[in-house]
Amino acid sequence: MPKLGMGPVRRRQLVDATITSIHEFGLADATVTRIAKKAGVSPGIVHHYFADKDELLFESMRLMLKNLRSQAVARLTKAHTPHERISAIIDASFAPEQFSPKVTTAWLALYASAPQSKNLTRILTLYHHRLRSNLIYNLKQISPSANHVQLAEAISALIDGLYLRGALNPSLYKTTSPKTIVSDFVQSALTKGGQYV
Amino acid sequence: MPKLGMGPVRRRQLVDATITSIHEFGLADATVTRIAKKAGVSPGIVHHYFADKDELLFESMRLMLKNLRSQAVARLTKAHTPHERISAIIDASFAPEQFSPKVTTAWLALYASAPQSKNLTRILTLYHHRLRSNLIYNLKQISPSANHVQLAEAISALIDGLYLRGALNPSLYKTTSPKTIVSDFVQSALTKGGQYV
Amino acid sequence: MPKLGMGPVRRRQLVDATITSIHEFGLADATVTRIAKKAGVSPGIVHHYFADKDELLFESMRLMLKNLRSQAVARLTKAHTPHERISAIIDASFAPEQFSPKVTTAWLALYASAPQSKNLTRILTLYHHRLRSNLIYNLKQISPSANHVQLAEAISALIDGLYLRGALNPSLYKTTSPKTIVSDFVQSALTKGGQYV
Amino acid sequence: MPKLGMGPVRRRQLVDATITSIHEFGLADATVTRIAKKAGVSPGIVHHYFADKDELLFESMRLMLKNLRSQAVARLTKAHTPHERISAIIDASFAPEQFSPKVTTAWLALYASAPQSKNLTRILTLYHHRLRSNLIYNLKQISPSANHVQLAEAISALIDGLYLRGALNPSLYKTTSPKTIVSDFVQSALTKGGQYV
DNA sequence: AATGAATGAGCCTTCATTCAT
DNA sequence: TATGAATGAAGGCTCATTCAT
Repeated sequence: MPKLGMGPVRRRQLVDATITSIHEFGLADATVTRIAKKAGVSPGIVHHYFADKDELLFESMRLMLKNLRSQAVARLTKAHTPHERISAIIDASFAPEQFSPKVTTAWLALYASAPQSKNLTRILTLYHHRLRSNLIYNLKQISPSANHVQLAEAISALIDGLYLRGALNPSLYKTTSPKTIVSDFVQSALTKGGQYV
Repeated sequence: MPKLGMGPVRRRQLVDATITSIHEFGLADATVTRIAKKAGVSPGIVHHYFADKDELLFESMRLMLKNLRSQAVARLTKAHTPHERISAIIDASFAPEQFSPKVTTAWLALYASAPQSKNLTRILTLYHHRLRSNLIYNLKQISPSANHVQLAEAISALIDGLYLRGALNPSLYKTTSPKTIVSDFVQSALTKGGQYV
Repeated sequence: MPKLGMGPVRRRQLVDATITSIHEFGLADATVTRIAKKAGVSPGIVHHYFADKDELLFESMRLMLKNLRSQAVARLTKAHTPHERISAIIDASFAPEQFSPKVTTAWLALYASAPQSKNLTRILTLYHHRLRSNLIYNLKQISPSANHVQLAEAISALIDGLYLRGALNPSLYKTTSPKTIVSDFVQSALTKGGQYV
Repeated sequence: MPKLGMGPVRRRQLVDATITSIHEFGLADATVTRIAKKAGVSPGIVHHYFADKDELLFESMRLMLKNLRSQAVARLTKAHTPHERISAIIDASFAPEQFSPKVTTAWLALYASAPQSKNLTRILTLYHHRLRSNLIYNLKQISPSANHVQLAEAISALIDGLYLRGALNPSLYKTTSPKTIVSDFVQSALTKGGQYV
């Protein structure tokens, strides 16, 4: 009998190595050989667990989105009011495991290559849809009269923009908390006099 | 006798072809040969006008940022109040020539590869600094007590986030105007009760 | 306790799977993994029964030649005249088990790779020698004056040529019987007036 | 201006190197790098002139068939009787430039891989058709009552078989002329008493 | 005996870059 | 200035073979 059940272990190792390699070398130089070396395996084994490099990249993006979602779900179970739930969603995006240079760089690189990949576009769109629904649902309960669609889009774009800029300049949000930026924005928007109320 | 002054013309042709190619094929498949063909020249000539491919990519990003800046400058000369100047800056980012699928895709692709390029990081950082100064300067005049740094960062991130999402989904902002999203955000922030006031 | 006598069974399974795989995928794509899968075993076990892939291919060719010979021997025991014995040899080559697309394709592929393999060349040459001796021996008894060497070579080449063409076009000999082609050729050659008489 | 008109020259060089390499190393080991080295060029240039390796192999087969046809055409223009034309066709196949170890080995290797290649199957079938038509046309004039279809097939198969065996054993036809083998067969077949008359 | 995970060499192909013309 | 032929270094991927279990 050979070593059994190596599949999930190896797949996870390789996906981790992929994210790290993209951060370290950039997407263009994150070669299969380089990724394999970082995972401590031979280049050949990669294609034992992934059909091709595209699948490996896709799974890496998928893991990042899944982690993001896990963070959100964990926080949402502890939230009891619409306001808390909005905060939970925002906080999840800036949890230290997600909003780290390693992850934001890889996230941005894969995001940027999505227009050329049906699969990447698909899961990103799916993630966007879920986030949007979630936001809209809670926003409605806070302020029935607001333009929920526009506000949800604004929150989402703001989060993405902070990721984008964080990827370029890892020290940018050492002083200013990105979480605060989003929270304050939501607060402003929903305050009397705010355009979204 | 050689054609005179072909330099600037050719360089511009090639930079345009680069942006178009990145949009059309993606950064990874925007090869020198492909770009040259789109520009209607031979692959060899590219290295006559650009030291290497990196320089060509760098110049492409630089042109996009320069165009963005030109748009802003043109609008700023017609603006007379701080509010108008803030609007001018925002409007510039969403001028049709800039906020088109062709440009946003290329912009995002190059942005995402910036962490691996000192030059790209440098001009992007420079652009960020300018935008930030400009925003802060005008915000101060509108509301002396606001957290100008944070607000400027929020506006910038929101704009970048809208670019990012526009690149993935070109039809996203057919209904909701991205310009309105940013304007409304600024309005909320500066309205009494907003966190930024 | 280990299963006893699995050796010959497994070897035969693998050789059969090899022939089928060559027919189905071509020699170049008849990989060890593919062959193993067709035999219903794991890739690793192949090297338990065969030193390397070359040996597996060699044994496959050897089996085909052995089957050809078995067919001939079976028919020769029932033949009583030189003419019958010549016919027996020819008929053996076109027995349905041999002259099937599966076998002719594999036979041709291995034949074509023989120039690069000492072992393949050796058994093919051995087979040729035996066939030739057998033909010459019987031809001598039919017509002492004929050019037996040339005639034997002609018959052999004609049979091989029919295999070759049958491999390319499996439906070629649906109407014209290849056996008849050879028989008629022999008849012509040995008839008064024929160049071989 | 670059070196112009290198296309045809390089293509021919590479096709020649392919045939030689197949003879020397076998089809499986006739790698692009090996072929390029034999042609005295870099591996990269191969794909400048051929879409992929398959096209290179295809063109190699095509050249061999074209040469075969050229030989036949040249001889046919000097032939004046049906008998002479049949001889011309046969002689063409055994012209020293064609019936050399180098060519027969490559011819056999590519022939054997034809079942996996639509293109190879197509040109081989086309060649077969032409040869067959040509033979049948002339056989009809010699002997109106013969079974022309079967005889043409027999002649074709005999020629192919001699190529096949010549590829395995280059010294086989040093003593016995393959041309004589075919000629004598035709003679026998068309002589009174022969089965084909 | 048997598995399938793992290796590493090598293949086809692509591509930035150079160079002769 | 301009061409496109040519180079050579990778890159993704495949595969015979080995090995721990």
